[in-house]
Amino acid sequence: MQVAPAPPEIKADSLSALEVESIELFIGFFKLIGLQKSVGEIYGLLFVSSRALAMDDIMTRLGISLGAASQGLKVLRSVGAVKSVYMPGDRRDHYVADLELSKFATAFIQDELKPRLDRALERIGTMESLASGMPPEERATADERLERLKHWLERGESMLPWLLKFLVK
Amino acid sequence: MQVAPAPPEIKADSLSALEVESIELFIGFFKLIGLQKSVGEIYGLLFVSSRALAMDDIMTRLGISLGAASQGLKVLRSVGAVKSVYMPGDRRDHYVADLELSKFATAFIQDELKPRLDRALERIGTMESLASGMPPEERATADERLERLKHWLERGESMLPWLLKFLVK
DNA sequence: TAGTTATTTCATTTTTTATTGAAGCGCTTG
DNA sequence: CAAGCGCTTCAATAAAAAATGAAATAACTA
Repeated sequence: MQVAPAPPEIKADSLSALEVESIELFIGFFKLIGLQKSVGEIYGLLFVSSRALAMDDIMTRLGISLGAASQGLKVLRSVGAVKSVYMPGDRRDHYVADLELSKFATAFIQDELKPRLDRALERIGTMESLASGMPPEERATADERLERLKHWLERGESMLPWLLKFLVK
Repeated sequence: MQVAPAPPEIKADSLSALEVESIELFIGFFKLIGLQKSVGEIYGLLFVSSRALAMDDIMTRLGISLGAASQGLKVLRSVGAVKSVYMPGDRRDHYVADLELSKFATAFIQDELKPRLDRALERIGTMESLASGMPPEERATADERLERLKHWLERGESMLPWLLKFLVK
């Protein structure tokens, strides 16, 4: 016996096709730089909105919880992707998308990529010391590989300032 | 009353300090490009190994399961990060790390970054059509923002070939 | 300042992702 | 060609990450 398909969940307040496209685009884009779905949803919604939205507009339109909205906006503020604008006669904060897309890439490079490269180069220092107390054969292998890795990482690091400049335009 | 600390888990076959550093380095590095912990562990172990290791060496040294080792090696083979070498008199495959580090970055750019940029540009096309049927005021907002986003993504895309060339050296 | 509304925080729950290991496939070899 | 071994697969389980919402806090206002 066939079970009847669940009734299509009533969306809090249904989104336009344009909004859906924008939201999906930014969910995908943000995931790439390690940001969660709800963050992408919020930005995607704000990106195509011609007016500033309050937190409960966002909750209602997207059907997400209070906590997710609050935390998502916090993240977006922290990377400068969103700013709040004053709305006369309304106590609530209202948010608009900052259109300077390069900020995300910049934040990612500075907060994720750069620190990891630095940490990796530190580790290589440690590994070089450790390798120096090994039997000659193994040591030769280790030294060669560490040297190679170090070169590559330094090369990567040297590219970051250029990359930043390119992205910021 | 104080609970006694759990006895430090006996590692299958304990790893050297050098191996631990290498493993941690690559776990961190691989996570950045979306590869899971076990993949980083395997590569990290192979990277500092002066001889080729069989799958069960890897399992034993790292204390991971058969399945994880098999799947991890599959991923590493697929991005060309590892290759198998012939060991006379042994039926098992033996693996060594491929030291061409740029392969990871290349695989990431081609398999993750490029397709996502392409998909995003497609979506913008869709969104432009959708926006064209909106009231003038909203339409102006949408058009401006879409134009901006498109420019930025095209710029990003145009950078990829250069980036690839730089990384491959 | 008391009351009200907006927002943040965080312990709990849900969802998603990664790992495990037993079943089974295919090569090798005795 | 049967038995053993190495490896892959995948359903079940465990671990990690994200979302929820009630309680605490902060900000306004009457």
